[in-house]
Amino acid sequence: MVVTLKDVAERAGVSRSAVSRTYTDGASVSDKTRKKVEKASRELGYSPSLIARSLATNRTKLIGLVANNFQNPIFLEVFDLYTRALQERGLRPLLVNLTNETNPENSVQMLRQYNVDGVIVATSTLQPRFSHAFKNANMPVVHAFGRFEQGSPVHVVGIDNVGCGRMAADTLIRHGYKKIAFLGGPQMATSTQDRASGFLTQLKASDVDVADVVYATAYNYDAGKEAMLELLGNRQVDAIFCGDDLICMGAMDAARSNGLSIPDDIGFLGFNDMNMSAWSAYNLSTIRQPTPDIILSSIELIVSLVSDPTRAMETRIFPCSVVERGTLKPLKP
Amino acid sequence: MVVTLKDVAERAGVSRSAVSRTYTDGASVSDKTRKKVEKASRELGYSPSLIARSLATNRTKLIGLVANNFQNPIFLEVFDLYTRALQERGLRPLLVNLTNETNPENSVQMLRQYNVDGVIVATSTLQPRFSHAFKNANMPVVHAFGRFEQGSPVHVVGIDNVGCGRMAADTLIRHGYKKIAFLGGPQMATSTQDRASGFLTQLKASDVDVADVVYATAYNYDAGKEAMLELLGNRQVDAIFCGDDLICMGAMDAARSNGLSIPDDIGFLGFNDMNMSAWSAYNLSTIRQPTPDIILSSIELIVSLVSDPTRAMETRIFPCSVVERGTLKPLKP
DNA sequence: CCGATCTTTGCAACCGGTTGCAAAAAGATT
DNA sequence: AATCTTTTTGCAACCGGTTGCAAAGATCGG
Repeated sequence: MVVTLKDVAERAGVSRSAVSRTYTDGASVSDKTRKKVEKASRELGYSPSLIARSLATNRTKLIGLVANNFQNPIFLEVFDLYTRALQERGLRPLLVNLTNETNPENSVQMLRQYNVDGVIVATSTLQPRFSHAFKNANMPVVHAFGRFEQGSPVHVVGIDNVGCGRMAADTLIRHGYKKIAFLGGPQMATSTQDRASGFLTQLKASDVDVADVVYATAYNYDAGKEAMLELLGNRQVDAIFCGDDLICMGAMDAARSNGLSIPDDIGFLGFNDMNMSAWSAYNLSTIRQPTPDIILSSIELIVSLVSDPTRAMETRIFPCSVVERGTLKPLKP
Repeated sequence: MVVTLKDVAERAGVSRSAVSRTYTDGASVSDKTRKKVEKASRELGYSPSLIARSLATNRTKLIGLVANNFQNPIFLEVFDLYTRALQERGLRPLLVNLTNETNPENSVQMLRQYNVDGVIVATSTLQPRFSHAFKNANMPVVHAFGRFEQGSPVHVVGIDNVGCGRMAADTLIRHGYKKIAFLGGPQMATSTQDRASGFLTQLKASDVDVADVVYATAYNYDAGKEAMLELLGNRQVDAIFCGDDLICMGAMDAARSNGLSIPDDIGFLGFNDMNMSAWSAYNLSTIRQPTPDIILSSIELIVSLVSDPTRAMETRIFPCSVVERGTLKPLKP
């Protein structure tokens, strides 16, 4: 049924090795032989099986792509970039959906069964024990969007969430807000912890009172809405820093449903700058995370990690920036 | 480095076959042997390589998941469901991003190289020659969200887009609209063609004039916005059927930016009922497509197709329904 | 206790490739 | 033309599993 290397060899009148060498670069084949092989291949419609090759080379060109948040549209942007960038490098993503998965061992086993060359963990909410589990199973691992920790056993590519929290505080203060609240993602997400920490300490350092601190139960719209309703009990708030754009949208919709107008009654600052944040229904002022840079860099890192697993541990931090749109009252001149 | 079957066999003091049989169900192994093997496996941390196994069994448990729209959040819902449902069946998705890809041969080759057991093409905008190309390469193929065509060479799971178009027309008429327009997705997408056809013929059949017909260049927000601006030149419109919720949101935002209020000045009917459509910023009345049913059914179909490739050609059509929210003026009593 | 029957086991070939090695062929040098 | 290099080639073993087959072991009835 399926055309194999042997078929091509017979048709071309050469040895199997010759055919194999035609398709591995750097191998020694004469022009004459190569031509014969390519002709036979074309006639038969042959393409080498990466699966079989991987048995001998120990390289599947498969990269495990581990994620656990399929509710946040930002991840569609993330998948788009990953799949295309990996494709361009001749690699393929093997998607692992960790929603509802609590045991890292299951995922480790899955990925080991397919002999992936490396693993990219792309999430800011996963407990570290997951990425560590992959590491312990001897797979090259990069944690994208992860937390930088001194002595972390896995390579990290991401942002300085604490610094971004400070940046958020400065931004709100600069816009003249006085009664500022924090509406974060899930309290156990490292990204939320860090953003909160930077944000709150900076407010304190600037002698601005923290009006309220609330955590959404997930990085999604409904959770943002719900947390906002909780927060709305507190009439003292004039601006909110949300730990994520999607949460922020839920919060904004909750505020509007309660008759508040944005930014006159209340200001909002989001986080991520996903495509939707520019939509005129939200027109969200937000802190931009350089997603494409993080993704490209994490791919580059995993690739070099695959060829040199002993590579020195590394953390790559990209700078964020404030994107001013319409959910904060104008700066005083 | 990595633990193989041979290591386990040696440790357990049995033959390689015995170990292999322990992990293939239906094989004949005594309880005593199985115990020994499992003990050794545990101690060594062994899990069988699906890659190596696939060489002998010709089953990789890999399903190619082909998509070309990474801009529409509905696809995040789709990916979520696919990855989880496939995972539950011991299968894994190999994601193929067809954005910007014009040559089916590239994709065919990719999937063949990984020896996927089957292919699910999940899109309503791909030209049929893509799914046909997979079919011609002798892979089991299911086209999810595809068009039903008499004599189609691939199995199709989806909806009756023509019927849905009619349903949309009836809905707008029932709500008392008189000057109705169609704002579709890309004109070459089969889903758009069919929805337009059903919609427009039904309007005609009901003696309602078609105020305008416009096509967005893509199934995304910006394209919807742009198409709406084009359509807004025409002051005669009192309701619009959009071929997709996301397009509809772009259109709504364009309308609001032009000072129109919804649904008083203009009514909107979307298509899909994605999660975001229920957001209070849009609160979109729409035609619901039973995405989970389509996905589950397409998986079921590809699975049985893998075990019996000669299975009779089949089309599975699921019913859609109208979801009434707030973008159409209330029904007259 | 023996032979018939059923279950379990190991051997060896195979799945579709790669690769070290030595022999063969081609090219260079004198 | 003979010798030395360099390039190309095929052989055979290997990657990590599965499986048909025949031999070995267990079970059972008489």
